[in-house]
Amino acid sequence: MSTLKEVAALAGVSMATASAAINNGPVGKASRERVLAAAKQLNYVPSKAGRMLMTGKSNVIEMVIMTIDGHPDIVRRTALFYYLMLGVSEVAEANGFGVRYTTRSHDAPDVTEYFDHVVGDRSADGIIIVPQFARDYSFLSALHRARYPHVMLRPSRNAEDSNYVDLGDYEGGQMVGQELVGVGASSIALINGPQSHLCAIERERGLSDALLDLGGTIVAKSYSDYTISGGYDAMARIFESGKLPEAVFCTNDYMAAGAMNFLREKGVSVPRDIAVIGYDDSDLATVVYPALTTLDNRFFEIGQALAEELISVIRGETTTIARSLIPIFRERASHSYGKTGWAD
Amino acid sequence: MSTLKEVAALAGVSMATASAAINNGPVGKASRERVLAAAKQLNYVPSKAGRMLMTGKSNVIEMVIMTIDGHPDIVRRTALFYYLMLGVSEVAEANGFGVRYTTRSHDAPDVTEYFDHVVGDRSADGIIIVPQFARDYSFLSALHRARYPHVMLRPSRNAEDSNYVDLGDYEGGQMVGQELVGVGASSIALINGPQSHLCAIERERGLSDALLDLGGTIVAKSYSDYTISGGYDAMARIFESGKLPEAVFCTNDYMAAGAMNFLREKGVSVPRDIAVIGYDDSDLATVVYPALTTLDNRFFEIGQALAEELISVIRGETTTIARSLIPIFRERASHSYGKTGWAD
DNA sequence: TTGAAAGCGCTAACAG
DNA sequence: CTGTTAGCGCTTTCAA
Repeated sequence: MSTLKEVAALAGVSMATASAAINNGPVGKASRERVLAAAKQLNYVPSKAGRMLMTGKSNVIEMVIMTIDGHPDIVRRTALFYYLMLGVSEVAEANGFGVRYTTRSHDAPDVTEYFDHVVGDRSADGIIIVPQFARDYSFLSALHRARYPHVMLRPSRNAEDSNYVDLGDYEGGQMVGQELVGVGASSIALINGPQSHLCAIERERGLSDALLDLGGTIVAKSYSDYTISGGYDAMARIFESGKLPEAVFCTNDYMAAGAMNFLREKGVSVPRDIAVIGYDDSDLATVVYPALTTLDNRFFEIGQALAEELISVIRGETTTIARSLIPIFRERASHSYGKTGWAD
Repeated sequence: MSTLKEVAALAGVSMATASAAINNGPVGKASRERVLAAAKQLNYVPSKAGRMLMTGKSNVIEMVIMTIDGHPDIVRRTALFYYLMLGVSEVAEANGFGVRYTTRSHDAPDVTEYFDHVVGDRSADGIIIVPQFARDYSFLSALHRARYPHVMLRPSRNAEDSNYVDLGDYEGGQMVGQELVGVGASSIALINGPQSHLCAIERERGLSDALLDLGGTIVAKSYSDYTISGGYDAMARIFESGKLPEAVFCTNDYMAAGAMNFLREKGVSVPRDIAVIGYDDSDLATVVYPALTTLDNRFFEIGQALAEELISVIRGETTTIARSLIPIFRERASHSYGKTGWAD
């Protein structure tokens, strides 16, 4: 590995000149050419560490997904966040930033320390935080105190002034409620994620507000774990309780797929006997039969927005981030029968 | 942000002593305590850049997935690599390494430059390369030349001496062939990925070698793009060609799901009329009906192995990596092919 | 436009 | 065990 010193020596200029030449600074044409030639000849690549030390910039973005212990793990058991990461990555790299991904549990003894280190070790210029649970987010104050560039996926209740890009879970819940009522369903079952999960909380809140307005009723409610088997079991519980609703809203596609598996086994026809709506627009949705109506929460775009906003804060072009992307309804066969009237 | 200098000053010791105290070096008990107290008081976190400059180590691992332009994109359209990333991440973090993920196209003008930079800028201690296509891998020579720590997913034909963890695509293809013949199917259709895709090439080679040994025949072959709709179209082509095989091997679950969608539309019963086998053991497999028999290529474990081996090279404990993890057959309860004999 | 010198924050070598 | 000194590779004053 060659250093700038060697390049400068070979080009017969000072290090300062060599540096300027390489960074498109003010250098004479002749010098620039000689430096660039020397750099090429020596296979010179600037050391990140040296540059970081001087500039204080790493050109790296950290992205952390918050988890909790002893709970179904959306991170490890579903690929939900994959497209979010892809969106972040695309925008970051287009702007010359590398992306480091990690996961941290609220229950890990070193959560606070982790955030202190992110802020303190200066190996990343900013951080994207993906919260999942209604938990303590006091570690955010460390970010504020240091004015460290950060964005969260969705607003934090515990830190009013935090920067965020919202994924519209509340609005999504409303959309589902409106759709179901609009289509003639009035008795609705909810198969939701864990009660501490922010998506679950918001989607339920949206649904129930919409139903309050429009006149539908939640006749059964079951909290599950976002998995296929969890959805199956939840549907079983509702089925065995005796009162079969006209529609079931599963707050993710995995549970919807499980619920549909159960209904098929029991000979309940979807959508003739019961309508099913999922959430997330995952690959599963087009593969179950009948294809699942679902909401696309636009994770790729949200990832892009997260990265765009964070970079803009890092560059000092923005100070406050408050952006929102509402889900898109993806209508498919699993609930469409209702459009023309319900089975008797 | 406080520096070691300030900590040392506050503790009343030299920087060297402060450094030693913080890195568990040989320091007197009293000094250590004073330093640690000062560090805590000043909220001191060591700067990564400073440390990197001295030690030459970044404690970061880079992971790059190779793509090509103008081809179906497994990275963006499926979540296949998510669990691989998770495996890498788990082991890396357990060993104190951060992980940076990226993607690079063989057709990008800056591929070579990218690898030169990875090697040259010393911002990562090693790299995990996920090749996908039978293409030029001459950029590997840069890694060799610099003795830069690296591992590839599967062996590279173009660089015999490269380090690798193999995912057993060839063996997987063989396993499918053995299973199908063992179960009584002799006419088999293959719905494969792109002909330039390494997984596709190897899985087909394995299948075809096994059938040669055991006496089955590939009666139809269709190259597709690993997507659901691609599988649907491929199945349509085979169906319309007139000769319906006893079994279809789809080299990923997405295409298998598409093929099953097509068969259902045509009233062909799976597994009664035709058997279907997928590959990858994705979430889709348990959600289609009937549940899809598939091969689990153990991406999580492979990710772990990749990280373990790379770290061991980084630490100088190993020089050559050649490891192999063979897929596991996942036969489903209500499976997509008949163990008990084929329909007449 | 160019060069000399200083220093970013840290660790390593060595003398005490 | 501790302090001094040197220097990792780079950018950034500031003079020339």
